[in-house]
Amino acid sequence: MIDLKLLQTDFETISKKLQRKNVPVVTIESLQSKNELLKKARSAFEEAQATQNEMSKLFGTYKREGKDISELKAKVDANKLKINRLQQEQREAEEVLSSLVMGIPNIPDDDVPDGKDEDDNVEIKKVLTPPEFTFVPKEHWELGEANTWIDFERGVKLAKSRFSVSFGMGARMERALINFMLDFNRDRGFVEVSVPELVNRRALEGTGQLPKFEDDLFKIEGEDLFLIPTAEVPLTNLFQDEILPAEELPVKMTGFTACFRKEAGSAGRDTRGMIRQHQFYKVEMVTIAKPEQSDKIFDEMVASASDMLTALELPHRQVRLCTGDLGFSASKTIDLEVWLPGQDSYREISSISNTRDFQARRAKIRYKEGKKNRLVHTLNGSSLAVGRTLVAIMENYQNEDGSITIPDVLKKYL
RNA sequence: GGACAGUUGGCAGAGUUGGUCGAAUGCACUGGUCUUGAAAACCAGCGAGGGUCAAACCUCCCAGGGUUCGAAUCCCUGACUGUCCGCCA
Repeated sequence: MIDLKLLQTDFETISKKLQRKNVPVVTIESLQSKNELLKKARSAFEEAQATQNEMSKLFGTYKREGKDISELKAKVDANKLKINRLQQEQREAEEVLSSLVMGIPNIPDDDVPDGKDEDDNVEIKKVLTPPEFTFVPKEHWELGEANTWIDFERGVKLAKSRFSVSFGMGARMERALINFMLDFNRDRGFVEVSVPELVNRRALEGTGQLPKFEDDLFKIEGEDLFLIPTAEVPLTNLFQDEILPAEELPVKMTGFTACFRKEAGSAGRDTRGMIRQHQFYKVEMVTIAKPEQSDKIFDEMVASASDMLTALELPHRQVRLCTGDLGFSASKTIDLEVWLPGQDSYREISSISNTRDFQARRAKIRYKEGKKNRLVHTLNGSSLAVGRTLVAIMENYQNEDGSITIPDVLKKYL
């Protein structure tokens, strides 16, 4: 949630920044006027309440002293009607504002480039050079099936399209990757956390998936529970409604979970293979930080995920997302794209975001600085998407006979 | 899933014949006195959100509704926790 006070103090600046995220000016203006409306409604209501409280106290005194209360009672009753009306108005104003503001995305950082979609993202740097093949490299689904690592048809049989099954070395590689990733993150100071893969509405509102993106989520019928689309949701919401001691920050966490996404709106994209599945494994990093720490930590998280790819000897590049590709909650994001020789292109394998206080305000995550309670900054990033890492390994480590060489760093995990 | 019990400030724990209770007390924490330093002792402060230059003021005693001039206190619904039973990896 954006800070509505900013809109009050510096409407022009904030308005311009939000327009970069395609928020219409009318919406921003409406946001401000609805906020003004709420403030007026609230102060009118509170004033009437103060009067009522005062009269109620008098009421007690009169009764104790045996005074006549009929006149007072009449005044109190009249005021009560007024209160009910004002309360109703206040509630309506609250609801209108809240439903509006919950759908407003985060304000992008100034260094986020303008752009329409992923084509306008800006490459920061390449790491490692894509390998030269003396043969035509195959795509991962071909390699996966030839080596009986991945079975796409049987995944469909068990569930539906965009589900797959890993067999033998394929399944073992997944497990090895998960262990490798968690150990790698732990060495960099991230505490390993194991969390629920079902969360309630409140948690999803806290991190920004709801109310706007319900169509992307799998919901449990008859329950206030959803399958998580990323471990970012439970890991960040661990601290919802809490006030953390300043000296405990930053809290750096890593966790491995399955992730579930409906991929609504992705019809026809990556229909083949395991790039885009309804269920996939991911190792995630989440950091809860003081505002003044967050930029440095963001860089560290990018470096960490990038180093992980380097350790796996996977060529990749770092890309700065443009405004059009930036997620709802992020104020800035850097994607890591891994080289896929079979596809002859770089594909997203990690996404690291700083949401600043956007999620913290929604989830009410604060810390105590002296006597003041301040909102924390929350950051999240994948390190890495396991399925896509396996894809990258298959394609980059393939041999002419179709076999796949095991990366050195994974050998001790197999 | 069935039966009963409970849900109060960081923790513990009063308050349930409705009024001056945002809430006793203890611990923890912060500042001060004392001390070479520490401990102990003593003094003071110490929940959150909104609002304000600062106040005043408003809200919050699990959540939502109701009764009442007035509710932490009474009534209803829900969530959660505990215990016993059932079931189970």
